[in-house]
Amino acid sequence: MTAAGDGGTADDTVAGVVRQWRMIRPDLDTAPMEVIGRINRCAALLQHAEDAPLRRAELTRPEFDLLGTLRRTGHELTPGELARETFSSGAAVTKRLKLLVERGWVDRRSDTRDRRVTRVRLTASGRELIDSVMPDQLRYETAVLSGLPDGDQRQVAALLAELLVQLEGRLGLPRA
Amino acid sequence: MTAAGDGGTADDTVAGVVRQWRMIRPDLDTAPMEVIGRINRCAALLQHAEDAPLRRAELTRPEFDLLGTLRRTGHELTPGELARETFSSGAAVTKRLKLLVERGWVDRRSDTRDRRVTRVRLTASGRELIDSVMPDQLRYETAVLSGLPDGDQRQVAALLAELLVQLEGRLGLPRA
DNA sequence: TACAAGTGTTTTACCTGGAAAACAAAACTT
DNA sequence: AAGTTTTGTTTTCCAGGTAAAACACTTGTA
Repeated sequence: MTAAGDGGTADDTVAGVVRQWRMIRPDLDTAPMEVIGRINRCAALLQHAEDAPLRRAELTRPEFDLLGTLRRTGHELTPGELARETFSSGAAVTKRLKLLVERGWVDRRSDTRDRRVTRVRLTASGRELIDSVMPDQLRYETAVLSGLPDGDQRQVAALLAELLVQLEGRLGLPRA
Repeated sequence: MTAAGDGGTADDTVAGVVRQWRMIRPDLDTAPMEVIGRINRCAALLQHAEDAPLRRAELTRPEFDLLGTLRRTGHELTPGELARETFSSGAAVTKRLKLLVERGWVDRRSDTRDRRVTRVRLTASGRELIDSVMPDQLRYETAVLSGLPDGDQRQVAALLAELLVQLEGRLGLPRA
C-alpha cells in the first residue's frame, strides 16, 4: 500500500469525527464508526458523483438499475421480481415503470396464465439505451475510483464482499 | 484472511450481478461495479440495520447525527455549520431542529451580533440522551460488523479512508 | 363446491429532503 | 450615506419513496 503515507497525512472527514469522539468520550470504541461511517460517506459521495452520465441520458439511478436488471437477466420480469432484484418496494417499482413505459424504454403486459401478474421487458430502444449508457457509466465510475490503485480496489472489493456476505446472511436477505 | 474461503463459496449479491453482466456484455470492465455496487449495497443494508437502538430512542439517523455533532464539537453551532458537518441542506436541518427543539433536546436562540444567525446547542436532556444512545448504537454496530474479523475491519476502514480522501478531494468537498 | 387464506400489483396517504424562493440582515461599493 | 451585493435562515413547492390499503386473482381447505 504505497498510498498509505498519503492517507496518513490527509485525513478524511470520518477520521476527524472519530478524533473528536475520542476526545469527548475516550471510553467509547470507535471502530464500528470507522467502518460504517466511511461506507455511508463513500456511498453518499458516489451517489452524487454518478449523476453525470445518467443525467445526460435523463435517467435516475433507480431507473438505470431497473433497465440494467432487465438487460442483465435477459428475460421478462414481474414487478415483484424487479422489486426484489433492486431492493425496492413494489410501489416504487410501479411508479418507475410507469415513467419508463411512457418513455418507450419498457413495456408491460398481463400474464396470460395468472391475471394478477404483469410481465415487463425492455423495448428495442430501451435495450439500445442501456447498452449505450452502461459503458459510459462504468467509464465514469472507473475515473471516479482512479485515485485508488487497482490493487487497493480489488482488495476493498474483496473485503466488502465478505462484509456483504455477513450482512446479507445476518439480515436474512436473499443472495444470488 | 482466514474468512476468504467462506467468501469464495458464498457469494454476495453484487457477485451475482457482476457474473450476469460478464455473460451478457463480456466487453465491459466490471471492476468499478464491484467496488461501488458493494459500497452502495452495504450502505443500504446498514441503513436498515442501524434502526433498532435509534428506534428505541425514537430518533432517526439524521436526528442522531445532529445531536452527535453538537456533542462531539462541544459547542454551539449555527444551522449552516450543522448542515455542512452533516452534509445536509439548510432546509433539512431547519426542519430537523424544529423537531428536536420540540422534544426539548436542543435549543436555539438568535445571535446577538448578527441577527441572521441562529445558535444551536444541546439541552441537558439532549446531552443525556446522546450520551446514553451513542454507546448503545456503537455496541449495536459492533455486533453488526462482528462477522468480519477485526483485522479485516481495520483494513477495510483504512482502504475506505483512502478512497474517501480521493473522493473528497476530487469532488471538492471539505475535509476535516 | 363454497368459502377462507394467500398472493401480486396498483393506488392512496403521508412523510422527508432538496431546490428555489422569500425575507432580513450584513457587507461591500461608489 | 445610499444603493448593491452577499449571506444566513426559513418557508414553500415538488418529487420520490414507503407503508398500508385496496382490489382482483389464485390457491388451499373443509
